[in-house]
Amino acid sequence: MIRFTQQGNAIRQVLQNAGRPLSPQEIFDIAQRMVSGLGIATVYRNLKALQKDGSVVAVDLPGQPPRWEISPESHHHHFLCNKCDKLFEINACPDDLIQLLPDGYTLESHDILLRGQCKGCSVK
Amino acid sequence: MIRFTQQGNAIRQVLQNAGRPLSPQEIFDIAQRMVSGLGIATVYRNLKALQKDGSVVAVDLPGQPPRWEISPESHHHHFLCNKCDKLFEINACPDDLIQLLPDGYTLESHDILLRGQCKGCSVK
DNA sequence: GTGATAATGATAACGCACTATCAATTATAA
DNA sequence: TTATAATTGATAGTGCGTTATCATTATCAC
Repeated sequence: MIRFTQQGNAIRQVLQNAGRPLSPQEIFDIAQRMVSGLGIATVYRNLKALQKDGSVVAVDLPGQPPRWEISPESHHHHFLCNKCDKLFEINACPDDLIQLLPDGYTLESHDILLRGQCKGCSVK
Repeated sequence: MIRFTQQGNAIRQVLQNAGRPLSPQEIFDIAQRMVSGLGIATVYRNLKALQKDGSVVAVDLPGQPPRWEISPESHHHHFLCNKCDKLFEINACPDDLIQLLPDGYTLESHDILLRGQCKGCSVK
């Protein structure tokens, strides 16, 4: 029997409000302001449960531990800011990737990560 | 003073001959056939040294430890086979990625990984 | 060849992200 | 309100890729 808890609610809310994928640590830092005494293990536990029920997904990055986002409605990619290290959603996709493949290869999926400076960091 | 050793030569040769990025374990398995008694630590040591002198680079993949390739001559991407888990070089790039960015974002680099079945595995 | 020392192999140790454990707490049905 | 049991926080433990350690071996200038 699944129960609603302060901690679980906070974690879900943090992800909802962020609008971008967060690391477990980011979630922990923000959710802690809502539920003092929160433990990092609870963040990992809740993420795992939310992943299992399909409401969040892990975003795997090259050379980094995964970040987590609310299950997306449509195919999209991400942008990683080189300055603030935040990850953002990019609602676009170059749909000519199959042309890049040599003969004999079949395409099943693709990962794209754009890097640079986000809006906030470009200004500064 | 840097010395040429059987082990170092084998490791460099394995990477040269592979023509695709290899994991340390892959390098170890192949190089061991050329130099029996080879230790895995020697593979890591040599990779680090070759990286330092610029002759090899690490290829970071989402959710996986890096693989290693001879420093590429030109910009390219990679293809990961879902069946045999080998990584291949793709000598092409969609050069319209900047169009995907929202206003205010600046693009500095990009990572693309295509996934599917390689030539060998598509046939089977 | 010989000596100096760089490189090696075996393996213990490390770092880091994550998970298991368990007593205490909290949510919920009745 | 109470009893049940799911959830939590603290923290020890785990897994895995990688690195440090150190006695031994191999390379190379001489």
